[in-house]
Amino acid sequence: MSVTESAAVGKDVRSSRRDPTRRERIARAAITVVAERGVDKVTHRAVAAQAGVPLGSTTYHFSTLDDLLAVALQQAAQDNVVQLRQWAEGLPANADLAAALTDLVLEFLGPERARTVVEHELYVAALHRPALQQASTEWDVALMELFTSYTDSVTGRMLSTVFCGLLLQGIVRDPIPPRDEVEAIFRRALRPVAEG
Amino acid sequence: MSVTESAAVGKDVRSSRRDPTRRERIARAAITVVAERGVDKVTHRAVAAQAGVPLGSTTYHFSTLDDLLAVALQQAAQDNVVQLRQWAEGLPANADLAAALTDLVLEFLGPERARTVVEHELYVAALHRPALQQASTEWDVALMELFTSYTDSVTGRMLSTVFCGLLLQGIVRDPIPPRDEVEAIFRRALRPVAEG
DNA sequence: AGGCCGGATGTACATTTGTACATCAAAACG
DNA sequence: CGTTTTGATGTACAAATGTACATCCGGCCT
Repeated sequence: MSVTESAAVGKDVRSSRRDPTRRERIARAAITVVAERGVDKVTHRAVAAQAGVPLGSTTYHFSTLDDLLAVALQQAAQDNVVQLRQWAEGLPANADLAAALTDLVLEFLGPERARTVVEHELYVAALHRPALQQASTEWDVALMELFTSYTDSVTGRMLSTVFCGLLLQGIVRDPIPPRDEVEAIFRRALRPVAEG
Repeated sequence: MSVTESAAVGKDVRSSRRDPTRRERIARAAITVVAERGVDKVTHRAVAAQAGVPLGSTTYHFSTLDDLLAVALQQAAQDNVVQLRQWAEGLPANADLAAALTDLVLEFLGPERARTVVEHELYVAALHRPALQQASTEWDVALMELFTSYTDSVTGRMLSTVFCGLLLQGIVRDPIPPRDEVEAIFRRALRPVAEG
């Protein structure tokens, strides 16, 4: 993923006078900076370096730094929702829900850790930036609707809460929690009504 | 021997030479700044203004700004843990756990919102500051142990996760979730084994 | 071809920030 | 009462940052 690293790319990208991907590339670079260094390290210069574009380009495509951050984080949140839905589509209807959710949590804490970090930076950034509240809420709603579609309203809500909690608790832990522990929590939360 | 308490010195000598509360007051001011404006707005000048001390005082009592932030957030986390334990002590042993947990969540989202905001700022700040990892982990452990003491290991872990998730999801929502919704989630998570 | 047009860029600048440090003043000590 | 000691403060300064804007350059119209 980190092919387009900092420093000037040797390629002649600037040849394309009108580059419609320019704006998006800058936004993605901002997301990378957030993932690697945190929201408070997002500066015009850091983003420009990450994107391999001149400083003026960041101020040209985004009126202010807050705009840039807002657009970037909103895009990241939407990407996360899309990824979430794709996961849901690939899930067999009769799958073991607890096991599947465990897989998802471990994926978010492992291979997709960067994404998860950004999502949580977004969450907290939204605490003091009303413009970001909607974006972080969308994530919650998406989770809730997704899990509800496999169970019921209350259970879906509860699962989305457990999911959020596991990500928050797991993202700072090192190493990440073992699979058994995560799965046990889901199984306990989904404890079936005993038969008989 | 603090003998020389000569006449006029019974008054407030805060501006006086030795003020052992100075350092702590600065740290508390930093916590206030975090709560009101976010981690990225913590500057020497902002903290000094909040604490009502001169700029030089912040650089004198803390070698670096990261130190100041770390000390402040660690103290905030410890305070939170203390508050949590106090809540536990005041809880009757035969209390309705779901209802009690709901009360606690609503207290953290309402009257104690500032504290909760700081706790989450700490969480995310720790993602890129190893020095803070322990402080945020302590909160998790405290939660887990506390809830475990009322149930069992797995259930306690699960409850702490639900609790974290509810705080995270609720802290950005406006208005905060209704009591029924929170309680329903706890009751669903604690669903009893049906008696047959 | 030649002159315009507007997107893109490099640079300059005021502001903010972290931090060092010379200086001060009150207590400790003789 | 003078000297020292040491916590505390005000100030200065270099670095970083957000942003404005003059300038450039490749396409486009005539």
